[in-house]
Amino acid sequence: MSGPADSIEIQNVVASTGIGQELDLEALADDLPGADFNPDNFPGLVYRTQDPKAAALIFRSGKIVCTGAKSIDDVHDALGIIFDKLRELKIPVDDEPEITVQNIVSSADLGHNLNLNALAIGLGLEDVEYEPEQFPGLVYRMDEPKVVILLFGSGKIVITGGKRTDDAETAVEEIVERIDALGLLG
Amino acid sequence: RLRKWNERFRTRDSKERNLKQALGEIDRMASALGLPENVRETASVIYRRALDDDLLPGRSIEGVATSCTYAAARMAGVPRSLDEIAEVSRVEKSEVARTYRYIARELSLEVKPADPEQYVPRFASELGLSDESKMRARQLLKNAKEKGVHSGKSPVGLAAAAVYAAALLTNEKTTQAAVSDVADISEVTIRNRYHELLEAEENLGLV
DNA sequence: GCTTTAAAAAGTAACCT
DNA sequence: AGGTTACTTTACAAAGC
Repeated sequence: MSGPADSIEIQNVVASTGIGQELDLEALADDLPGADFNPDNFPGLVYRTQDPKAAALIFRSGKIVCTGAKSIDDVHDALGIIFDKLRELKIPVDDEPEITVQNIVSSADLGHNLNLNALAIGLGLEDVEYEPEQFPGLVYRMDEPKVVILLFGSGKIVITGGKRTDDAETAVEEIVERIDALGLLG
Repeated sequence: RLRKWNERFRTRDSKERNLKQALGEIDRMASALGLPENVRETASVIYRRALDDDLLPGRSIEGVATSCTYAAARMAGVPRSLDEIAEVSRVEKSEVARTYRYIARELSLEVKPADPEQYVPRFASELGLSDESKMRARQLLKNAKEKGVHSGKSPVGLAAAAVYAAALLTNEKTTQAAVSDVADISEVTIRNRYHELLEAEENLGLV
């Protein structure tokens, strides 16, 4: 049975890690082709990988944030590339640095147009933020799983704030159930 | 002890000064926006609640006072757009928007989005349009709402387009540029919403 | 609170042809 | 009138102001 859950696509994964070693970012900026480092603007050095496409923010403390990857595997691959580049520069990197997924952004399609005014009241104004003068999406904060869902009039949605791949699936099943119970789904 | 007593006194005193300044700002902005007395009273009540709930630390008096005025106008059914509010406020639009969302969430104001129809009388009057035009504009918005056209669209943009469409339907002179000026909505948006409103009107008997 | 990064959704806006 | 680009919102980490 194909349903909204099958339309889920991971759009972005944010993760953090650390090499367990302090870094000289000025030197690293010179040794890493393509690195952007503007300490006046931001304390992190920006480094982009092409395959998989991702961006890493590398800090003096050796901590690294990776964002832009389309899957958790891509996060590991992108960070693996960065760890290897650092090792090539004779920078000691822990054997298998722990990588923590901090946030997963997914999109999905409920397959029906949504009446956001009715939905705002039905889902409960206390959990909803709907300000069409400022943003076309209705913001719904779900407790379990703890995610934030943006719902649009087209029925397309965005799920963010989850740390596990199945948070989005659970959230979509849950939101479909709630909207359906209100009689507001197609 | 004396220090604790002084602290309490200082806190109470600063809150009173804070409140005086805020109420003055609310009065000034409400006057500039032509908002009635009951809206100023509501805005003042919301501001007092924000002060009592310690929502002020970390935020500017002017930003919170502006947000309270914006909220009160919407609650009274006489909304002013964020652009209109920001024009008479010392803080910029983005801060008003952010602060308003914070205050509304913390105080559980549960303010529903403005109904586009509530902007019609003011926009139409400023354009010198007839009562028949206003009625037409409202009808266009009612039909569009039933067709589910409103989701995600700015109430201000919908109202501007309805007023423009109504003027054309009643053969009264207006231009997209004139409507754009009074509503602070781009001509492109007015055009887009205008087509949707007429489309919803044509489909009245269908579905 | 801000700074930077990434990505989706849909509406709005500025700019150019 | 159309097209492109860019900004609005959500979440999250990082170091420092």
